[in-house]
Formats: sequence, C-alpha cells, structure tokens
Amino acid sequence: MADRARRPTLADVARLAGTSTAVVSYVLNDGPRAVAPQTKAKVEQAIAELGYRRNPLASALMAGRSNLVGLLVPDSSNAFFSELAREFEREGKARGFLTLIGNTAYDPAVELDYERAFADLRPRGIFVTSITGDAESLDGCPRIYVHSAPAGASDPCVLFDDVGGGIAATRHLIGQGYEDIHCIAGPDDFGPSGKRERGWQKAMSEAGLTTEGRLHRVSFERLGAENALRPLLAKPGRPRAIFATTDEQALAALRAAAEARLTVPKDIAIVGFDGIREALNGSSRLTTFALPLAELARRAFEVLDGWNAADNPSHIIAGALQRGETS
Amino acid sequence: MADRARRPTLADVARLAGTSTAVVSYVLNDGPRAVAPQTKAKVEQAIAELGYRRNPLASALMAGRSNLVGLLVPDSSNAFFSELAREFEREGKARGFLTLIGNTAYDPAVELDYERAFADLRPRGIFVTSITGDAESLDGCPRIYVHSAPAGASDPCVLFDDVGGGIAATRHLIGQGYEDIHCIAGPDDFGPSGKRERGWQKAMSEAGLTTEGRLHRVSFERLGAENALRPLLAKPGRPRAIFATTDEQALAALRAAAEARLTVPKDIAIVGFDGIREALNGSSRLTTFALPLAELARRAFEVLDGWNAADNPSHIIAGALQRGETS
DNA sequence: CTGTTAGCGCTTTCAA
DNA sequence: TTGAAAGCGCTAACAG
Repeated sequence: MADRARRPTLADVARLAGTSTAVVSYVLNDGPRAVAPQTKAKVEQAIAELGYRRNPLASALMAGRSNLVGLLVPDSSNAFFSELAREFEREGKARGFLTLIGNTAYDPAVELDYERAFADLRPRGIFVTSITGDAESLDGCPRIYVHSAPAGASDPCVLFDDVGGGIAATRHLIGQGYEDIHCIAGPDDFGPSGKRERGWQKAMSEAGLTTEGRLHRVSFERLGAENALRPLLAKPGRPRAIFATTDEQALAALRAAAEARLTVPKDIAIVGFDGIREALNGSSRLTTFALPLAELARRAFEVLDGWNAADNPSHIIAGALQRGETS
Repeated sequence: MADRARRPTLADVARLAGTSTAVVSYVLNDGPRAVAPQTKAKVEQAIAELGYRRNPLASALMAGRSNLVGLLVPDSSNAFFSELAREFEREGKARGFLTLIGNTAYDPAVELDYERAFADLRPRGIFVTSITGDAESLDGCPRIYVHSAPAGASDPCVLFDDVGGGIAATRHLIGQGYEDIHCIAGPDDFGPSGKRERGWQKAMSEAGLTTEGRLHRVSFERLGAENALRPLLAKPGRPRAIFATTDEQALAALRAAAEARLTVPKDIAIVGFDGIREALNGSSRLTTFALPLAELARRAFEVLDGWNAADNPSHIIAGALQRGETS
C-alpha cells in the first residue's frame, strides 16, 4: 500500500532520468533552455513511469501567480449569473485556468472580503460583477469588472450596452403602438438595471411620452417582484405595456398578469432583458433583450491576456432584441 | 508609488517587530508555541502597520494542503446544480474555504481531468456529483460523492433518498385516484434519475398497476424533453398522470400540456422531483419532491471534517413532497 | 547542453 | 520564550 499522500516530485523524476531538476523543469516548461532530444526522452519516460504531476502550488509560489481565476457574482443561483458563471468557467478552462467562484450576496463587505481572499492566491485575475461603489487596489492582481462596474472604476470593464438595450426594448414597444409603457426596475438606480431604466426614459421622452408615475421599483427576486406587481396589474388603470429591466422581473410580471386573468400580449405586453434560458425557452417565450454571455467571457479573458500595468481597454458589448410571444 | 505587486512578507513583519519569523508565525497561527504578550503585541502592531496578509500558496506548499475545496457538477447553469453549488459555496465560505467550480458537461473524461487538476492544488477535499462509472484514486485527496455516485463507490457518499422519493411521489398520485401514471425519466437508468424511476416502478407494482409502456426516456434538458413529450400528450391515449424524475422535465411536461390545451391537474396531473426554485415559485407551482440542498452541503462538509484515512461514513438524506397546483 | 544552487514565503524543528 | 535554519517543490540564474 502506497504512502497515502506521497506524490513524486521533480527531484524524483530527475533521479530516475539520471539528470538534474533544472533539466526536468526545462522539459516540463519547454524552456527557457533547450534540452537534448535524448535527455528529453529519458525525462519524459521517467515522468510517465512515475505518473508525475507538477505541484501548481510550488510553481505559483515561485512565479508569484497561480493558474486560478476568480469570479465574483451577487448570486450564482440566480439564472442570469449562473449562466454567466458557466461561460466564464468554460472559457477559463479552455485557457488552462481553474475558476474560483464567490457569491457576494449583494453585500459590498463580502465582495471586498472575497476580492482579498482570491487575490491572496495570486490568481491570473479576478472578474467582478460589482455591486460596490468603489474599490481598493488588489496589490497587482488584475481586476476586471464584468457586466456591472462601480461608477468611476479605474479597472477595465467589459459591459453590455444597457442604455442602448433599454432604448431598443422601449422603442420596440412604442413601435407596436403602445404609449402607456411602464418600467419595472430594480430597488435603486445603480448598476445595469439603472442604465436600462435610463434607456427607457430616453426612448420615452424622444417619443414625447411621459414616464411620470410609470416607474416601479421592485425586488430583483421573483417572489418579491411578483408580490409588488400584483396590485399594479389588478387595478383598473393598469399598464398596457411593461418593460422589465431583468427577465426575472419580466417573468414575475408574466405571472402577476396571469393571476389577474390578463392575456399576454393582448391585454398587456411584456418585454424583458437578459435573455436567460427560462425567458427564451420557458413556458412562455418572452420578448427580451438578449445578452451574449459567451462573448462577455471571451472579451474579459482577452483583456486579461493583454494585461498591461498602466492601462487596459474597456469594452461595451451589444445585445439584440429577441421577439417572443409576449409583445 | 509602491512597487506594483510587492506585498509584505513574514520577514518584513519580523524585521519591523524586531523579532524572528518563527515568532510571527506563532502569533499568526496562535501556536504551536506560546509567545510573550509583549512580543505578541509588537507583532500584531507590525502586521497592522504593514497591512500584512499571509500568502496561502506558501502555507499550502508547506502544509501539503490548501484552503480550497473543489466542486464538480455536470452543468452549473442547470437550475438544480446551480442551487446546489450555491449551497456548497456558502457552506464552504462559512468554514473558511474557497470553492473551485468545474463543469463536467456529463463527460467522464472531463470529470477525471478536473478531479486531477483540482487534486493537484492539494484542496481540503473534492465534492463530486459523479456521472462516471468508476474512479481512480486522488493520491490522498479526499473525494466525497454528493447527490450522485458511481455504483460501487469506495469513497463516501452523501445522497438523497431517490428511490424513497420516487415511491412517495408515485404513491401521492395513486392516492389521488390515478392509475395511468407515466414516468418521465432520463436518457438511461443511471444515477439519481434511475433510482427515482425504480421508486415509481416499486410503488406501481405494489399497487398492482402496470408500468408497461408507461416509461419514457427523454433528455434532462428543457427543450429536448418538451419536444419528446409533445407527441405523447397530443395523442388520444395520453397519460392521465405524470411522474417526472426531475423538475426540469416536469416543467417541460407542463409546457407540452399547455400546448396540447390540457388543463393541469384536471386533464393531467404532474409531479416533479428536486424542488428547484422555478418549480416551487414559478408561473405554475409544481407538486414536487423537494430536496434539502443546504443539508446536503452541510453533511458533505461534516464528512470532510471527520475525514479518516481508513473509512468514512456515507449518508442518505430524506426529502419531502411539496404539494403545488399540478396534482 | 547540463548541473548546482539560491531562492519564492511559510512552518517547525532544534538549540539556545 | 525566542532565534536560526532546514525544508515544502519548483524555477531560473549562473557556471560549467
């Protein structure tokens, strides 16, 4: 029976191959110095024989950086963030990184805590969908804001065109002939939801329509939103059309509408935002402004690739309205 | 301007406190040796002054184990696994661990790959919802199967009572007077879905009901399942009641029923399994056998706590039927 | 082309 | 109670 946790080391490989640890390292890393084909063969033979695997902790300690990346989201069990996280993990894996995941639970203190704990592991970078107003330096660990960033962020951002999306969604409803278009937004006007809300406002005022009394601040969470929307849809002067800043809220509106015995889109039209799978393929196909999450992940990793001590590019990614059954 | 990535080390702290690195380490770890209160104060002062943070890579290299845990799931963007992952991350954080996440995409080769890559980081343990038939040793890295395990697993398992749940769900339908109860199962009879299917079979035969021609193998994925179920529900001899082995499939059945203009539960009753949020709080509240994911996570970490080189306990966790609007 | 060796930052003997 | 020093496993100068 083998020793429970004893794994072969570089030195073991070198010994078996009859060479030095340096050479083994050169073979493993294909550099920085060349190795004679014969020696190389012997080393590879020894590696295979011992089933050697490099200890990434030692490499990382030496190099000052690990093969990890961190991802911080508010709530990875929320459909949107879980789909986002999946894309980051996929893209990271394709590039040889392992992904650390952290849920900030919409709490800035937790976000900070996690940023520090991740940064301590000297990851290649940390992707943050931030819910914080400002941020501290991570001592040289690259931080890239994705999907959501603090206002005057000094770190690079890869964001969606939330304002443009809000405009497009609203214009779509206006184009259908609706005028009484209400906006279901988040609890405050921060972050992506706030920008989508401003897009709605812009499109409305461009069309000469008032937003007065048509903005509703509700929870991002399905049940909370539904409870808040029920009375709105039950009363006589109910909206004829709704732009919800997230699909989660649009789905809540859909349910509230069903409870109020309203037919969608005849009695009320609903447009969402995000393009989560449940919206696109759920029991009612929502009209929604869909976001390309795979592209978000790709672009974010590209920023990491080209990381530069001085300054780094930010990106805005476009989405597209997906016409469903609700508008 | 400070050097970009230069962080203070133990040696810096020791120098500033006018003591040795050993003593600083004793203070940091509150052991293994005692330190004079005065010295301790000076060290703590120096730590605060420098903003020192321990390098966990160095600690882990030394100790042979890190502050990480790994979690492998087939698809973390699937609602069930995303809720499961969230609970593991939460529980891990509460215990001071950082969580690595990996998606196996239902591919045994990827599962193996990830297990090895995670194990290389010397994590405290790896939690696996396995889709593989068998597994290799991880060289001393604890592996705990959660929710789904290979048949003759030699590693400890924390599982749900899938057979019991299948029985309970089926008996519930039988209790409602249904006899023509069909089972919507996964593509094969492996894993949790297979056990739930066997529960259905058991309850049916106990009640003297036939399962002949009433088992349907469909995809776990919403759209695939829906496509497969549409013809089943459209034809004249359609089932009067359905037990779906996952909520995802139950939701697909619900949608197919709606398309076939069937009223639930009048025309057809549907019972799901898992208790994902969309099932419990979605646009139709599903009757479903709900699983306590937080308890799964807690029990899994407890097994890790009590890890024993020789053998480790396995656990079976009970679920409970949640009555919704669909039965 | 290859071997020796000095660390990366931390923990823990061993000696004082 | 403390300090010096030997590693954990790997990388990369430096010197052959």
